[in-house]
Amino acid sequence: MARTRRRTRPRAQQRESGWDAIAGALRREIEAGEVDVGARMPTEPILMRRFGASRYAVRRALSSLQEQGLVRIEQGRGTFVHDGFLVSYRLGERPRFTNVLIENQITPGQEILSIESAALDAEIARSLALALPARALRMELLGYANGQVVKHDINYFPLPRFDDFKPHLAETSSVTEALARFGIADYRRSHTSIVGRLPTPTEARLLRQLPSQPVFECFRVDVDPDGSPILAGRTIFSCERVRLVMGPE
Amino acid sequence: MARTRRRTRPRAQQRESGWDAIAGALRREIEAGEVDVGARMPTEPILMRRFGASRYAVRRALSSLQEQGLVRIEQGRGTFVHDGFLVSYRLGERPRFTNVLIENQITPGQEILSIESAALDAEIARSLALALPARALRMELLGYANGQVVKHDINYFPLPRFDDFKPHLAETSSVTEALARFGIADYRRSHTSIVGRLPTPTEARLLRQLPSQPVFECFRVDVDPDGSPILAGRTIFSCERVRLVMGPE
DNA sequence: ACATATTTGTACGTATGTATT
DNA sequence: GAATACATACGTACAAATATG
Repeated sequence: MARTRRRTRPRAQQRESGWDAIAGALRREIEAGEVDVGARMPTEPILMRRFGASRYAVRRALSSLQEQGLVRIEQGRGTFVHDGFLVSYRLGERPRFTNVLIENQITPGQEILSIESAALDAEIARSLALALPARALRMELLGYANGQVVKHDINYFPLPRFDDFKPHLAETSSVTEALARFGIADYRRSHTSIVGRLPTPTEARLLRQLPSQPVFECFRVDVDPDGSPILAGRTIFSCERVRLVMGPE
Repeated sequence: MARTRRRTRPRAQQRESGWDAIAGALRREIEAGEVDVGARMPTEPILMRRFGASRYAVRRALSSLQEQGLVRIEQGRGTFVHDGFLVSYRLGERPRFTNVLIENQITPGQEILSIESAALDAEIARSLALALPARALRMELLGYANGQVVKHDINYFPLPRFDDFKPHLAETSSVTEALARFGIADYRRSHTSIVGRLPTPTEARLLRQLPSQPVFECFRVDVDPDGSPILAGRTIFSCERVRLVMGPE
């Protein structure tokens, strides 16, 4: 006789079983609104007692809920119901972060992480129509909507042309405005390419999002009215909080 | 004295430890090409011996690699190095699946899963400018590139107008061609909205992709030259195999 | 067609580490 | 420092899917 009793039920006769049942029960409770958004879920020991299951099953269930984006697990603090809101970001010939969000009655924001001169890799240099070796002004920033981080940008401005651009960038709260003050009244998006993938740990941290939830990675090139590239960059959007839209509203 | 010896090393003095180290070692081997793409990884017992670790640690490491999209784990068969290729899909005013892929020297394909009359929900009906209750021809299909599934489409054609459209759809291998034979020589994309998320189990199965890797979910509306909606639908793209691009090539 | 071995999945118990309160 | 809460880790046992003879 085995030392411990096993309870792996015969699979038939039961719709859900094991950790799947626990996850399902918790999911239904969350979706029914029985737990407030942002509130703490019961702790693992409590759930073990409630479902009469081992810690393995409880943790597997919670982990599954986190992967589905319903909860956020934090070591030493607890497990919390995940909150989410979705803003629409319009892609087009003239994408302007500020305007794009104002359309949606949403307060935009920006935090500049760094502005510095940097060497370019082949990919970016080609986008900016520069011969290697080349340098550019590299600007890294976070974009906010209603106080929540929604994107992380890295922008490159080709350097002979934008040598004195840094103060303008630092002083204004918008790239568009900085470009206007630099004498570029209009520019348009020349190229965009979008891949979907899971975030790196750094990106998940910067965007304050679950590592199991995807991001949009957008490579883009903007050109001035003459068609000269003035800006190449990469944007990471949080898929938890951003939807991309195209076409007339 | 404890019954078994514990080996949780003192954290300092060690760059990687535990399952993280195992995952790292395996990842480096895969990325260095020491394991062929599509080939089987060593089994769990072998890895346990090799790393001197428990099954827990080995399984945690493999699971982490699967989440990163590097391997695919199949019960009863083994763990395999995941293969991936990326096709570019051009979004624009006139997206044509077949042409879009041919540009890239890729062989397109299509498999129709179903064509039938169906009732519409409010969202789709609004897109098609129909008053509820409304019906439409519902077409479900898979899109292939070089023999691999890359998208899953559900299209709705408004019904009074497209009453006799079904045979055309069934006979041709392209929606564009079917529309042409029905007398619609040209149409354009009116609206597209894209969200990124993890696939449902059904979607993961249809697209033959990892459940931990994201998909693009695109809602779109096509209109004829007069501006009347002729097609509303939803496309699920596999982010593992599709990149969306906009702008001139 | 069937039995057997292999391989991954689920499950429980226990012990200890680490972060937060 | 103590208590709480999640993370990692080992050992064991059986289930389910697949491959093999």
